[in-house]
Amino acid sequence: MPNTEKPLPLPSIRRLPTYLQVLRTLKAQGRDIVSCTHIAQDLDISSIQVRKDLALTGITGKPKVGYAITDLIAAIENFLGWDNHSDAFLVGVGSLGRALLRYDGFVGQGLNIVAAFDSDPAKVGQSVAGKEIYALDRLPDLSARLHVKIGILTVPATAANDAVYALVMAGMRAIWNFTPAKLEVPTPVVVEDVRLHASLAVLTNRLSEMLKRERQADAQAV
Amino acid sequence: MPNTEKPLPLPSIRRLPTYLQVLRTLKAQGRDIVSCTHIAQDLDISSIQVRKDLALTGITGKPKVGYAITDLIAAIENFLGWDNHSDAFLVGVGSLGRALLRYDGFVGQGLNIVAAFDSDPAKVGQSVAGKEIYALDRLPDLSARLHVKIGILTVPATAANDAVYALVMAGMRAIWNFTPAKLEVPTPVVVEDVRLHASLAVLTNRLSEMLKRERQADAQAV
DNA sequence: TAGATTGTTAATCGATTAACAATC
DNA sequence: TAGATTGTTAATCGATTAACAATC
Repeated sequence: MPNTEKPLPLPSIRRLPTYLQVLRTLKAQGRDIVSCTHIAQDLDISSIQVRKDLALTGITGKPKVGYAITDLIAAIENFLGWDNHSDAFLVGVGSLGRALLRYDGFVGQGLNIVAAFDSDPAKVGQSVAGKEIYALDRLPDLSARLHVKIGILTVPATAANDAVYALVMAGMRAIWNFTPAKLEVPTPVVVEDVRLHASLAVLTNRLSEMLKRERQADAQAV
Repeated sequence: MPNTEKPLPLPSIRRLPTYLQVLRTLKAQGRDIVSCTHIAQDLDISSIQVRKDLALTGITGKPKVGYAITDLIAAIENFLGWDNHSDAFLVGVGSLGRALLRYDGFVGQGLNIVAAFDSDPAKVGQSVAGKEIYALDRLPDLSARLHVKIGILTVPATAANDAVYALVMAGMRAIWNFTPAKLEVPTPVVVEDVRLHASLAVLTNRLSEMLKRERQADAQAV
């Protein structure tokens, strides 16, 4: 069998949720049709990029007219797997874990946290934002019952790989990793790292470069 | 004056904190010297990429020997602006704001949150993780006194641009944006967006593609 | 019809990877 | 010295941007 898998352009996938946000706003305003140009202007990016990104989802528009907003929303949601409710478990109910459990911005955004797990017996039995906290050994049985495939990792970095092992053994196929640890998983498991330090690095480097330039300009002006 | 600014490769900057993590671990183990090959193997990436990335910081190694770990750490920290303590204000003490205030993983990572602000009078005067919560109108005076340049934005999306305006007016030059809102700032202010939905999109899309492929393979096997 | 917008093919740009000379 | 590693220059790869034909 030939390898027909074309690698998907990650930058494009990352932009799709932003389009979804715009489209939902437009729909709420009662609009039915939208052009790439419109979306592009709204987000201050190029219309060609928007068109290429949207084409990924398989949807087609009508020349001179544009795209049907409802169809476009459905196509993006389907492409991202956000249409069939994406239930998730969260492991590690520290401050970040609590924040994610309480965050309501993921509703209708492909993520629905159904239960939390923690190794601390003092936390087990409590609940946060209506989601109960279980002991880690309940993972296999709850996972089997609820058919959950996504695990959110918010444990301390040192506990990361143990927790991942438990998640994968319990049948998780995707891990959203909020720890700075490099995870070791068997190949048929998807890992996405949320690298806050990487983002911070870009911020501070650019700030520092900007301040340096200004100091140089000041020195030259004297 | 000719434009001598070379655009900095963002992917490289994003990888630097990971190198820093490895280097600090090695230093704690008492090592003095390290080669690109060693770092690369540790992180499961190519040694050429490591060498190119490190070169950005201006440091040079010795052929056959490698890099002095202490120098390398200093060079990366300097390049990222993580050496002179990067004090920051946090605006919006909701669940995410609280989590960041409590998170200790940014210590020695270029970020030191010195105070928090919130528009809710009930929160003003309280403190989280030893950091006091102030009313928003205290921003200008505290900013002037503490010489803070970085603002962390964890307000609801609807309040984002008002908060940004207050931050910029108070002298912030860099905004770390945790809201999904598109910020409007004057040009000499750096904005870095933490796009959780983008990360989630990659995770769910890849999971959904993987499950689809498996279903196809199953169907073919029958 | 005329003009605007899509969809596709080609060109450009930047980042990654490869090749290799320099050197401790 | 020999071999390993750096640093640099060239080749490849992928993403963005540009150009343009198709079409409602």
